[in-house]
Amino acid sequence: MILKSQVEWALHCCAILAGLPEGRYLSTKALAEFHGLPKEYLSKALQSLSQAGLVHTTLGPSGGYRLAKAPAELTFLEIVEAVEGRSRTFVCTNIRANNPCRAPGYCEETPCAVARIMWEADEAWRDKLRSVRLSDLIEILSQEIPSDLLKRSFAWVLERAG
Amino acid sequence: MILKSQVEWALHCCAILAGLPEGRYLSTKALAEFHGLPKEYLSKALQSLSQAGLVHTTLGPSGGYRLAKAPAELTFLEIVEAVEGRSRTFVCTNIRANNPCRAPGYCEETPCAVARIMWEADEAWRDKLRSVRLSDLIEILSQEIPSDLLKRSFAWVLERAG
DNA sequence: ATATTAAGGATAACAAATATCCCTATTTTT
DNA sequence: AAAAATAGGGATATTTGTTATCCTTAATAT
Repeated sequence: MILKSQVEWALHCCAILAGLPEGRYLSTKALAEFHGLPKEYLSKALQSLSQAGLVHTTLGPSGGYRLAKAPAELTFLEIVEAVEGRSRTFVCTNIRANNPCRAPGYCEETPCAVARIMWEADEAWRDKLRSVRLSDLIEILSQEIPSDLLKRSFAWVLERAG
Repeated sequence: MILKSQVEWALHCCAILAGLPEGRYLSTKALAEFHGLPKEYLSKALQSLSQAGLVHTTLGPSGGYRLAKAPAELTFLEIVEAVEGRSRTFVCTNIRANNPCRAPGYCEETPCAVARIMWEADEAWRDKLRSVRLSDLIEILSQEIPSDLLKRSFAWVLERAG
């Protein structure tokens, strides 16, 4: 049970977009080059972000992506779910219904207790991701990454931002 | 990102094994029939539980499985990890290392901040599963399942327990 | 002896993730 | 007006992982 690699890509791309000046856009090409990712496939992840309304896009030269809201208003959960979907990790196939001892026609309405417990764990995972905002990541990165690398990366992005 | 169906099977099987009288064993065949599952494939899940040391086995007629510890000492996490493995849901491919602006030879030692956050969510998921014991599930089931169905199921299992 | 069991190797069928290619409509730049 | 660059998305491989079955072996109870 592993998350799609596009989740990782989307998170890193959002971190870059968070540093983009107001009103400017960064293309798939630039984001792919910056992260060393296949452009066509990364495009799918960015489309997911777009469909979820997390980023705005423009066409044409100097077109690309920018965040649709402030980094402080964008949670990890939103980004992860945009790419990975909102389905639970545990799927209940209701095997208790196969119990040969059950009364004929007996079919429970309430979800299986096993499933409920597993879903609570899923919720704990979501709660954690919902509690972290993109701005939290930016703050950590700005402390951890050497300032010269930060500056050069910022300049690199600005050169390519339409 | 979906858990293996064997996780569901293992949890339900452990719930049945928890009701087994001391010193008795239940076979793959019986567990598969009770849950309406393919015997050969369910066998793989039970082997995982065995390799993890969560169940004991015996061979020959009247052989099968029993829990290796009391239901109060067996957590959901142990069962889930026995089948699903202990790997994290988020895999960091360290794409930050592809940053064209990084200094040559510059290679960070610390894990990527994105990965650390995602791993914290994984830990929250694990923490929740670690907090639930098999005995908790048994208690819920004994309250929710009609007592006549419980009795018949118990008798069904006892008939087949070696 | 015989029948039954767990364990595990080999392999096939199926589904999902990963990746690439190509076409279209739109928008900026020239 | 023409050209170039962009997002969006459909089609389609390729690769990997899950699901499932079959078969052999060693151990054990009857």
